[in-house]
Amino acid sequence: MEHPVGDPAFEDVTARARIRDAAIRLFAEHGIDGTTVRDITQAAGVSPGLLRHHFGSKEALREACDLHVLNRLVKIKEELVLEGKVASPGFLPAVHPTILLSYKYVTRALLDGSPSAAAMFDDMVVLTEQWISKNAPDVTEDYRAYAAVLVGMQSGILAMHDHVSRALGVDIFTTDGHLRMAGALADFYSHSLLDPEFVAKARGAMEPLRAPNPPTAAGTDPGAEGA
Amino acid sequence: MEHPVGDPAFEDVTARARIRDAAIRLFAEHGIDGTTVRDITQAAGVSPGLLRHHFGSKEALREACDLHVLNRLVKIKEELVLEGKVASPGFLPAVHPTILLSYKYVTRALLDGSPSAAAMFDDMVVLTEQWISKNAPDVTEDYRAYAAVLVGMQSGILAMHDHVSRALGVDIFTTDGHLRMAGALADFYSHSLLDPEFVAKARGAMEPLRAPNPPTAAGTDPGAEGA
DNA sequence: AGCGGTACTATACGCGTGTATAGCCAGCTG
DNA sequence: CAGCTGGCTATACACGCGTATAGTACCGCT
Repeated sequence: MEHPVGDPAFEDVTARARIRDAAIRLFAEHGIDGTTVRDITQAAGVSPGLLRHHFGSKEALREACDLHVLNRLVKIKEELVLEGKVASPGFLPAVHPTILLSYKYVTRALLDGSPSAAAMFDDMVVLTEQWISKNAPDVTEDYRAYAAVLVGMQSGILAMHDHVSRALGVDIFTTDGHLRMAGALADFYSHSLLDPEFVAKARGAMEPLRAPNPPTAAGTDPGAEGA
Repeated sequence: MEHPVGDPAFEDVTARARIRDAAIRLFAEHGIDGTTVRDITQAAGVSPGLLRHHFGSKEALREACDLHVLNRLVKIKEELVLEGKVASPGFLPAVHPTILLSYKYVTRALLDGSPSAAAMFDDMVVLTEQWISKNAPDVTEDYRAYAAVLVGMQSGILAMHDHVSRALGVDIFTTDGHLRMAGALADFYSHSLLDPEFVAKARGAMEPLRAPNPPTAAGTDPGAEGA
């Protein structure tokens, strides 16, 4: 393309970059379907036609945003890992506050079915699986499920940001809110919540229900609603 | 007009109930905005005008669906609690498979901003907070955040069902898939994943980055004494 | 100066959406 | 039977959407 992507100072003034950044912000906030091209172009201060001129379509713009955010994320993470500045990923936003928007965007992208975000999710599952088998091999016998659950919860709690923020009284996509959430998350990771014996007992009791035929439509639809 | 096949007892239910049930299924699958009234009425085998006749508007239909699902959920839970059939909520779908659709619906409702679902979320946070302070008072110093995180993760992992299911190779909204996920979840709840000392150290290192005003909820700011 | 191309705007088209309206038909009631 | 009520359909309206197209201003090049 005509635009040198490597020069951030130049790109930031470009209308193309303004459209992309506005789209990232609006997509992160309201999702793909909840954002119109007119919303984006108005936020960027340009006409709707220019979006098509630069990106071709809304879907192509979305892919461009996906790539931009994902690249920014890996760049920041690489940079911080190299500098050894951060001890735990949960506290990362304290060092790099701008990453919160990227988190929000990726979370929405996961919900909106973005292939790029899904690929990132899969990568994180694999990485987590490897980490568990190496660093905490005794926590489970099902590494795959454990890793999937772990990554799913990590991203899922961000998907529930509205409700978690309401319960906390502070937006978890601000530095303060995110830190408070990360603190509870750290407690969660470092302390056992349930008694292993109790869990094992419950699991054993429920096991016979798995293999045999589950109850059919016998208990279906208790509310026939004749009103 | 031809009826969609595969739906048992299709004729037995009133058109109003068919519309509601079709809406619940489609809302759970594609969300509110991803479902058109024509989709619903076609799935219910009626004309679009009938939806308006019975429910007034799409929004009113959504509220009716919210109430119906939520009532069904509390009814099932009460029933099972009374019968003492279930040891852990995670294994509940093994006993009552039809609850999985309700789970899926409520999860989507949370993402779509349903007030009823949000109220349910808040209730669960309060209940969880009370449970923690009574049954596991030592896992954290910030009960509120811990409870919010717990409920947020529980619902959030369901919000990420597409990705978790893909990682597991099985749909977590089937009985088998849900049981596998619940198993990993049980492991997660009953074993400590991180070393508490390491977490405390990381928390202390990050503490100076926090903004001047610490949260003022239950108890003192966790890790405030860290260096 | 003249030319070509690119950034950008104004405007419109086609479509799908939620919603509104008019009318049909069965069943009950007098 | 006549008349009315309510479940139900067919059709249309107004609007917002993504997208397409025609046209304009500006900049570098020869």
